[in-house]
Amino acid sequence: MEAVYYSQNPRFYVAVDCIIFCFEDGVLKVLLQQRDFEPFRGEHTLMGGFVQENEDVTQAAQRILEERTGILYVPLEQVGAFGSPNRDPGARVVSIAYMALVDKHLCNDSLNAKHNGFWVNVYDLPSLSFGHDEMVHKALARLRIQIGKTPVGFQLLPPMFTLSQLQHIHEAILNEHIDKRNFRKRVADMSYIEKTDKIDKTTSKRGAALYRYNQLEYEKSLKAKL
Amino acid sequence: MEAVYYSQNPRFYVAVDCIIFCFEDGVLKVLLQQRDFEPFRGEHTLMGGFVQENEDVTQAAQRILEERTGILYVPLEQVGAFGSPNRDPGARVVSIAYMALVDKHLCNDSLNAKHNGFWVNVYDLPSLSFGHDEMVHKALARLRIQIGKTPVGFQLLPPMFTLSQLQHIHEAILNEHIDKRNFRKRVADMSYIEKTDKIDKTTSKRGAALYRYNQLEYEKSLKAKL
DNA sequence: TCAAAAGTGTTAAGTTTACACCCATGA
DNA sequence: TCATGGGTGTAAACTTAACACTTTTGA
Repeated sequence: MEAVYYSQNPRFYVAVDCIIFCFEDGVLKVLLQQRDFEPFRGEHTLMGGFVQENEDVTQAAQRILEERTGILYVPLEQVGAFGSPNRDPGARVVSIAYMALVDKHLCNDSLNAKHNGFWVNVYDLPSLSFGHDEMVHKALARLRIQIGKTPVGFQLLPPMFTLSQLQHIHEAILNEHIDKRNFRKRVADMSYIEKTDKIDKTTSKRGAALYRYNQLEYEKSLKAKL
Repeated sequence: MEAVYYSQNPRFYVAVDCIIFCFEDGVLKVLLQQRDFEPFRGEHTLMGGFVQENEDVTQAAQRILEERTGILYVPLEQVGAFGSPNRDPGARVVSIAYMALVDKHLCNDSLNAKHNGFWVNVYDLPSLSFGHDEMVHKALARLRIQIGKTPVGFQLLPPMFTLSQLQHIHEAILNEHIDKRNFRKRVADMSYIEKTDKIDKTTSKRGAALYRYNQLEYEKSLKAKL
């Protein structure tokens, strides 16, 4: 029972595309797929899919993320909408890009294998169809801004992590070297990055203190800033 | 000639909604409309419309902006996509919000009058249908970030303006008082805000120097930062 | 002559950067 | 014992914030 007001207008497919970042082997990676279906069979793209009836657009992105990695309950951030008429040669599709940071250990790689998924160094990106390159670059630009302002790096790590790991993430995202002492000083000022009494012995002989992120403390610190 | 791949998915109306800011009487204002059509007849919303076949989404926003203000060639910035299933009670509509800053003097008010348009202080916003309040708040938040990093204030002013006018815009956007000396010092460091030899006598007896924005100088200064 | 807006510098506080050595341990 | 990554402080440079008086001129 739709008014004429609406029906004189065209309708389009609405897709979501996910820029899923992980951190592995000291490298910031993004999840791609090699398409085994048209259009652009054989080419590379982000993981994406169509928004369904009664499905929130953000939910659709959650669904894609879960289908391809098994990961649920990770914050997704909208990167932008992409709506030029010829993005997709098969049909008019307006696509909304979302980015997520995931802990690679939690990814179920058999799931993404079903979709010809693979992880690639974000600084060594093949060319992507549907203008997905632009989405990745925009996501990375946004991530760089975020990492300077809000704690997001820990999302790429297990619940407990060393400061060196966290620093390497910052370095990978910003693509530049960071001074260790200055970095640790900055982290020390973040009440929500808490030292635990656990020690990680896997990356050094001496062992490194394990830290964890405390969401409640973060919210407190936000309020304190006002 | 669309593959099954597409056609098993639903299609939605895609709308654009414009957050059009102006600066008038020392106040940051946004253009609203009182709807004289369903849904939400009589209620307030942003100016918006549906994306058409073969029309780029950004172009659609340009079109709406021009229809309602007569203004062309103003940069539009995407604020975000809004896609929850029940945003619009009449049909499933995914809406993409854009913001623009316009010089009120260039607005053709007879055009927006045709659409029941009116300007309202952004800090005295009535409640808006379709979740348009959220769009305005997000746009304002983005504008606050922008104004600290990139020159955008001048877009709300005529080509020549005084530093007091520019300062008042910053104050209106940030909703806080700015120290005059510090503000002028900061502007003096911006090579792309150039003093002209013209004097404005309308706002003070003494007269104030008129400045103008130089896009080329801005681009130069960006390069110089790298 | 006075009200009203334009214009102008200095100092203190805070933030950011640069920089080098000792520590603990397993191999 | 030594190679490897973990851990620590200080000083200089820079940026930001606070602050008050003089100038011009039309009414």
